[in-house]
Amino acid sequence: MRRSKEDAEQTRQAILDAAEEIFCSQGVAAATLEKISHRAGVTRGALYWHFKDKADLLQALHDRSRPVQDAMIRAAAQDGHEDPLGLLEQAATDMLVAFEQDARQQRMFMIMNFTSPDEGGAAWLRQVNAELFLTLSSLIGQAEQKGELTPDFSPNEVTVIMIATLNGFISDWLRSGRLFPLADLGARLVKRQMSLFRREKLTSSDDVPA
Amino acid sequence: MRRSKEDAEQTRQAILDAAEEIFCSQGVAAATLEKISHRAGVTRGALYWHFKDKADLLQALHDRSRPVQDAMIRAAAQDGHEDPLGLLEQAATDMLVAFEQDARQQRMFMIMNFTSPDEGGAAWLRQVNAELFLTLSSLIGQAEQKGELTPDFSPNEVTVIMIATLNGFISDWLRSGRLFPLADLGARLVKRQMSLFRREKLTSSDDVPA
DNA sequence: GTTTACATACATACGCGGATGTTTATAAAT
DNA sequence: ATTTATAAACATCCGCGTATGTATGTAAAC
Repeated sequence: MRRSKEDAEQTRQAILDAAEEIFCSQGVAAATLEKISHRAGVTRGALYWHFKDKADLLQALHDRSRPVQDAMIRAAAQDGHEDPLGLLEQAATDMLVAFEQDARQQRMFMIMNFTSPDEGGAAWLRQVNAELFLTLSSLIGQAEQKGELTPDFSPNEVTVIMIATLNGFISDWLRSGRLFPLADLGARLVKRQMSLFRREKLTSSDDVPA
Repeated sequence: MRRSKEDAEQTRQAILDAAEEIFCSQGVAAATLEKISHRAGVTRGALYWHFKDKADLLQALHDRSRPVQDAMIRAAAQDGHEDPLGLLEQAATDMLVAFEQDARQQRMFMIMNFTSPDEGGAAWLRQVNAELFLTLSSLIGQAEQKGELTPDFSPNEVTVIMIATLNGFISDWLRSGRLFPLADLGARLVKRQMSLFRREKLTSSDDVPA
């Protein structure tokens, strides 16, 4: 019973959806192509028609989620902003809010974060983190050039801290079964933490010549 | 060729060492008992003599690393300290220093952190994190009762933030291939971050006008 | 009529667990 | 002190299930 092209695309998406759920709940290694295709309401034949093998499936899953990730990264990449650290703070909290409401993003994070490096998961996360590092680094570099950065940390160190904190926050939130308000607590933390990175304005007897 | 009891214990440890390395480099799921036993210089027969199956091996691996974890946790559990937050800061930096120098701890963290939940990895991490949460929570609770805690965060929130930050820091450090100084940067971050949790002593004006 | 979009059937490989064989430490008996 | 029995500490081998990949069938879409 051959389907139309739209139907074919629909089954393809169904397979991707099923893979997302199975990969997330069972883990990539334990996930069987039979389980995935059965969950999608098709047979392994259909899966092998659309995808070469399990790795290709994971790749496709990754490609499908890339636009969202890219959008979030670009949202923080606006150049020449007059308040880079403020923009960074805003972007981070926005990201947390969006993440908390998007089950698909959460599943992708779990899949890529909990999958072992040899299965391509780490490579993906590395790439995303590298792009994120570059954009954040750019923003923070702008802040430094404007003299807004504390001397306590170098720009690269601030970038590392930001990424590690956000990653750890999200990881723990997912691992804990979402039992604390990610965006709320995260936003408050980011706000306070950002103050650690800002050069102190002027506390009574501080001589800071420009 | 029957070995003496010391020899037997030695091969048992050799198997555990091999499992630690293989699990860490290949991932738990991709790790074959044949690979592990071959790495240990024995056959699968020996492995099955000492351990019931792969899950049992992982359990034994976990048990072997427990004393270290417990020691670190207890190090932060001294009750009735006159400066709970200071103790917490000290314990956290000490933990980072020790972790940075202990390859075995690093491997165990990677194994348990990157292994999928269904294979027992997450359960282990959950338990350790739960104990850690309780001890930290106790410390921070003491700080609150002494009125040393900021009103910005609840004690539980502070605990969550501390654990998430440390976890994220360690995870990113391992994932990045150790390309930033974990203990050094971590200690400086913890020191500054801890100031966010302390109730401000008395700064003339405490609110920041835009 | 040809290609598409699958389903079905089968061939292959691999890892696991267990059965069994073998050697030797160790204790008990002599 | 020597012998004997038992069980520890492995090695070797094999059967089984299971996942994977491929080859083929087939009905509908183009």
